[in-house]
Amino acid sequence: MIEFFNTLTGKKEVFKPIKENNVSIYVCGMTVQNRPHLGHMRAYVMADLIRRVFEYNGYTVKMIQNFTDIDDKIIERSREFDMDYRVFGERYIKEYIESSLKMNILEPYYYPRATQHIDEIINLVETLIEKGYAYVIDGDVYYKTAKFKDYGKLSGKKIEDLISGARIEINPKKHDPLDFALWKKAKEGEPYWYSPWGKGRPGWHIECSAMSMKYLGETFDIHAGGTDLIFPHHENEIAQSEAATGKPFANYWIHNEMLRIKGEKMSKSLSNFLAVSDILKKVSPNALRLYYYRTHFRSPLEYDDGSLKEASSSFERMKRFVMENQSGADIDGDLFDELIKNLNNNFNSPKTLGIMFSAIKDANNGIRDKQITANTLRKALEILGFVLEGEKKEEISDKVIDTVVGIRDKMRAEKLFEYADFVRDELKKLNIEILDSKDGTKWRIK
RNA sequence: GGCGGCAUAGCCAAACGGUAAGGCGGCGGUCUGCAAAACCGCUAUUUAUCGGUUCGACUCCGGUUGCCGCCUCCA
Repeated sequence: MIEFFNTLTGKKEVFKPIKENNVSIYVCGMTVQNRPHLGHMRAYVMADLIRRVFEYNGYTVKMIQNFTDIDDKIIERSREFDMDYRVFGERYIKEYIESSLKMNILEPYYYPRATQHIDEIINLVETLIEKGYAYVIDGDVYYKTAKFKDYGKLSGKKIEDLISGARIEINPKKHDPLDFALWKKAKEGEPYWYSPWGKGRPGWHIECSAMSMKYLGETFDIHAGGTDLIFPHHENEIAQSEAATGKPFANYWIHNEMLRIKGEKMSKSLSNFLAVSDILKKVSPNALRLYYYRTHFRSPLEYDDGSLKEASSSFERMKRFVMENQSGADIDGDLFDELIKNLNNNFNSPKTLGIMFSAIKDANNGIRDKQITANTLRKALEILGFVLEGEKKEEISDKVIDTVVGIRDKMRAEKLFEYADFVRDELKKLNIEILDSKDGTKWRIK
């Protein structure tokens, strides 16, 4: 049994799939107008965790994650860089996929792009016009928000409150300030596609409706993304999709809270972001994954440099325990079940980690068997998406280091500590650490 | 202004009505020629604050204070 918080109902619910043992998930991917940052990665690591938990529970997961590769800002920024908008977006798509692979995020079934689904988008807009949910004005097409009775059901907003809000921009073409563009007429020099309404491009929200329904069906199980998308993006997706099909869109909505930096949301527009690929030069993908897992995805996460180092130390300790003690295949079923139980309960990664560390302490204290505990934790770490293979050491270089260490042992035996310390210091410069103990000398690459 | 969320030790953080997990850091110890690492022990009589419900509240209800998100492009 898997249960989690559903934004649509505002409650934690037991998951019931549309098709037994299958789960369809649409993850709102990036709008590729800038580099993927730590905040984006939080959302995608969350989605990866969710997927892994479903798969462990025996579900066949069909996950779709889009790239929105056409929008106003992409056009604007690509011009600043004097680049074709396609080339411009491609850089960020590539950067995202590279970081995602490094993070050991399982690849989605497909990464659809908005610009490759223009036909589907046009068909959807036509349906909305036919059904009276959209209107054409001077080459633009707008969605008639007031006609959709359930408008606001995801975000908990009321149409009256939205109208009284002072921040809605006035566009004289719209019948109603809450109406939003499904299709935008191209201005001079902008990219365009031919449509029944003239040359233009899709509005922001329609691509996700078109792509999710194409690959997952008119009704699918889970739609995921950041809380900043709840309104208007996801609200509008529901309005468009349900008006067009007359069926429920996604049954469950999962939203992750924001990553903050200095008390503010990390975001492209605030230009206070840290690019994932830069961070991955400083900390390991495992450490970054653990950093995200330490906080429940429904809580805000405040970034500071120290917390990544903390996560790094923490992961190293876990890994060392597992690598040094694992042996055979026996696992502690009760401990393992406890870990899975907490993952199945709203994907509670912080609590799961807490139990894992407690188990390490118990094993060190002799309350639990070290080997079996290590084997159990290893299995859990794999489900959680961590990669445990040690550093890639070449066999020969290992032997060389062993030899140098052996020589130093000789020096120590001869009480030539000055020389022994010199060897230790020199090795340290190569990031090779010497660990003396009564069982002999060990070393490791830092 | 409207809607929603959050407040737990030095820092991060769990807890879903049954009496405060865990991590990092710090301190003390074991080990070591010294050191590092590892390991052990200690580090919240109390959950922003004031009331209420209950045999019992971090958990539920109301007020106050502070912070954040959305209402405009956003994961």
